[in-house]
Amino acid sequence: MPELPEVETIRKTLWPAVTGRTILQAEASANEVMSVEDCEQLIGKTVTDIRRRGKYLLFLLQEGNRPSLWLLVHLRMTGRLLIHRFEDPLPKHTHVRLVLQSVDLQRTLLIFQDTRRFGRMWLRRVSDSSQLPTDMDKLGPEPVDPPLAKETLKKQLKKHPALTLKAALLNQSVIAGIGNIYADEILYAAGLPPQQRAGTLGDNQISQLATAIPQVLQQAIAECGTTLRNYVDGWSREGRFQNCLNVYGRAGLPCRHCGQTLLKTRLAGRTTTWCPSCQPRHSEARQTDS
DNA sequence: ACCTACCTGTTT
DNA sequence: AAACAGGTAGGT
Repeated sequence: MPELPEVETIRKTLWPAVTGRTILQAEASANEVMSVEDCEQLIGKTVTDIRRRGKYLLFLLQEGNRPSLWLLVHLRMTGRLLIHRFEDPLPKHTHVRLVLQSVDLQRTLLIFQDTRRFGRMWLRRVSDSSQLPTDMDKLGPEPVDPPLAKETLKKQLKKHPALTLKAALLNQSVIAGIGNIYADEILYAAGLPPQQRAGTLGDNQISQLATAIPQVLQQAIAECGTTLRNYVDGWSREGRFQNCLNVYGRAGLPCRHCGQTLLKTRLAGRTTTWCPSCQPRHSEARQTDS
């Protein structure tokens, strides 16, 4: 489900509701999404910050007056982190329930809900709170903040010249945070065909891609993400970027720019949609305008 | 560099 | 009944 814009939206919406609060109670159903052992360790800790790296959320937890643990969360396809009223019944597929208490003694729940149970939560000890856990080391550069530099992209693509552009964008070690929706939208915005090999890009094409990546992701963040079926933010609100999609989910429909029928294929194991005329196979030419 | 598995729910 | 879904770990 959630890619970088959705995870970032969740981070921003949870921040004011969660930071500064202490975990009074913590329960994990079975050992699936989170080990019961890890879950018990959360009790008594105070959340002091929420960060994001790629599609991971990182909760910085303080014990006494110094940072002690990172709570790492990956939502995978259908995971949700939701603020929930203490007294309300829990939604189906709630796997972790945290009772948060603020200085005013008001209690709120932060719950992890996930129909498909692919998502995970786990702990890492904090060595230095300015340093993210080593789990994050293999992720590629952050594309939005700061905006991906052309030279960085060039260097990253050079590591995997044989990958199709679609596969390269989906590879979290090339760039962190892009998934199936935004890979297709980015390639459309860059005017590049998804089946082109990363090693065959000319300098202009790398520039187009380097521009499109932060541009598309930033706009999606501004629209609070894409809600197709499952995604909602920390307050259960839907995103709006589904109204801005140019290609994802639109195979068989006319391209919004040129009217050509959008095509669908399978690349890197994922459904891929593109416009054969705005994303031409061989040409160096950028799509000119409307 | 690809495939399959992991799950449940929805759509064809 | 079968295909498909926003992701990725782990196998080959």
